[in-house]
Amino acid sequence: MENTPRVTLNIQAVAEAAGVSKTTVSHVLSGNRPVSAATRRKVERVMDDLDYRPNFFAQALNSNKSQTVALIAQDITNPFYPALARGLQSSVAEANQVVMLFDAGAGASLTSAFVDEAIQRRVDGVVVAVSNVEDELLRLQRAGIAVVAVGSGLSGLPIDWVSADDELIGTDATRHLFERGYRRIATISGPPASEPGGGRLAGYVKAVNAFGETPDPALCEVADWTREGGEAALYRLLDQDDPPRAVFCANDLMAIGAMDAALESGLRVPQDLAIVGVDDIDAAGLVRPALSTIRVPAEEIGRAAGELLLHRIADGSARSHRHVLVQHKLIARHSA
Amino acid sequence: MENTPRVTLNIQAVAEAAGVSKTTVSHVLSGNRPVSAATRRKVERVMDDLDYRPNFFAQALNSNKSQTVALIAQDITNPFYPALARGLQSSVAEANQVVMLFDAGAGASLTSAFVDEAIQRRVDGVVVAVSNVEDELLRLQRAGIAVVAVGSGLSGLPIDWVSADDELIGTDATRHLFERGYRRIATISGPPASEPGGGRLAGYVKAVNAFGETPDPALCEVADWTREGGEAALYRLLDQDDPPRAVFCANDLMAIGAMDAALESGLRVPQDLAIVGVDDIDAAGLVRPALSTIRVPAEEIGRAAGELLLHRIADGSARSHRHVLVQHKLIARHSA
DNA sequence: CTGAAAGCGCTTACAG
DNA sequence: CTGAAAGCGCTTACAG
Repeated sequence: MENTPRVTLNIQAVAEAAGVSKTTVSHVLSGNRPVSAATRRKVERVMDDLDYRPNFFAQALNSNKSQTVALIAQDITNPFYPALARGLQSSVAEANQVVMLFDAGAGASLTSAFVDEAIQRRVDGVVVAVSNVEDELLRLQRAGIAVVAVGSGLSGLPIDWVSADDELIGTDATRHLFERGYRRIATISGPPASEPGGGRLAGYVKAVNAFGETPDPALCEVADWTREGGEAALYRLLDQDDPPRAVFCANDLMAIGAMDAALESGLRVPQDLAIVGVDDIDAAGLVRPALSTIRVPAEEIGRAAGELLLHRIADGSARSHRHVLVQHKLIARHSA
Repeated sequence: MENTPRVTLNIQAVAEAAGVSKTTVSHVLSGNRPVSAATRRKVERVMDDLDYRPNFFAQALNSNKSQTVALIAQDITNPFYPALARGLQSSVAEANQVVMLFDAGAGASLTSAFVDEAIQRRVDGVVVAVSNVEDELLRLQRAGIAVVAVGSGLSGLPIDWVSADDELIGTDATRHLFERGYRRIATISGPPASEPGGGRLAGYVKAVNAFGETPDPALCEVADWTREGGEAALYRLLDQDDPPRAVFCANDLMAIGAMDAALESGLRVPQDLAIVGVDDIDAAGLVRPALSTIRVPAEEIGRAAGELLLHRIADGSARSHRHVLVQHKLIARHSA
């Protein structure tokens, strides 16, 4: 009986066609040991002819490396995250890593399932861009997976992380309003005790103090990061006896909502009410008046996260944990 | 000499701890053959205690399935694609598939490298949301990978695809302007011979004819999908002896650019110039006046692509190729 | 410079 | 209902 003809194109088939051993084919592939020029040429020729590609799973099984990093994103439809994804892809690509996307769909509830999936699939690393999931970060770490967190408020953890300086963002935005001559500056921040909201609020308070005023609780409103929330919050602020003349909103969507409320109330922006946001989403430059805001460099954050991840993948046992602080930038347009 | 203690937690370790064979552990895992209740319980207990998870690469090597689908996206920072990604994730998740993201970064030049990577990694399927890459679609197919294309103009190919009805979009948008009483309706379309621009332009021409007018080449401008391009195109249109009173723009960004130019020229929108766009990006509802536009349901496109892909993965050899046409929807705001 | 063989961690005919 | 063994397609000590 003859052997049944081989159907899959594997390293054995290449070896036979080239008249060498599997070992040699493997070494031509990997470059892990010298191969004579003649043999190498012959093998490469055969590989080309057959259009052979090594089986990725077999390689992964041997090396225990998936050459894949996961990105767990809070909400991929929020423009911040696609930009982060692009930066991440661009920085890990050179190490031959590919990005697996997990979109938590605006909720953090899926994060735990995604972490399971990432562990199960033995990804080399994970970038977690979801807030308040410290447990999951540690769980990934215990599973032996490189982890980088994105966001504020992680300084206590033994984890590499990337963030903008949220407190300084709050201070810079508020200071900008003071410097333009505005007083009675209000703020609309994110839900309490959540990042990056907490830091931005703290920065606002710091700036108010720095300009010799006393922070007034009546000027500190809270909303939920949405346009509608910002709109409602501004109406509450305007409803006071001595309404504010300027407002620092902790993100652009709330700032745009505040602008809606201001214009709707017959106020001119910025003459009657100045507004500053944070993020510099596309819409910031599209609304009228164009929104002054603080740009958080999402793509750069993604790139930095990728670089930290590659380091950690290369040396998982490094004792010290790094923190990259990216630079934000005031974009002064017409709303303040 | 004793065996050195096993370090990795594999199926053998579980088998030993449970006092059964690897075969049985494997079958408890897969459910591929009956296992007595007692044995099953014992094995499951051990798996829990050890926190055992089967090695994904070994499983993939056996099954030749990566349980991974790739999304090759033209430009992940364009809000259309994140929404598509979300829809794709949601529909393939139930089949235990995960999404690998390839962002072409606004250029199609990377597509070929991404296709190589997808083939190399033996993904189960690929959604290609990049235009004018027919060769790559066929290359994936030849590699035995399930493929779904997103976009117009693919009706000739033996490929499953999802699209909006771009011609009808052009017709509906233009008809809306006619029905509101506007005449001398211009259009700003995308680069010639590119999809989805071609279809939308054809739809415009059809509507103009349907209302008994003769399409006027002087009213057909071309731009490059950007805000700046739309702005410049509208200035060219306004520069004529008998300028248009309304304009259909083939996407929202160009429409917003046109709005810039109109307002800058002292025209009132929509009284002096009515504008309709396509896409319904976030900014459409944020500009003032709010932009009337045609919503293309990106998330639904992603979901449909995922479903086609799952079908094709399950039955790669199905002879017939499917086409899903998603419904667009006119969103009448204030610009027309 | 090259090869035979063991091993990575699973699955699955085959046998009982 | 259960197990021993071959096999998936690679890599890599070991040997020459």
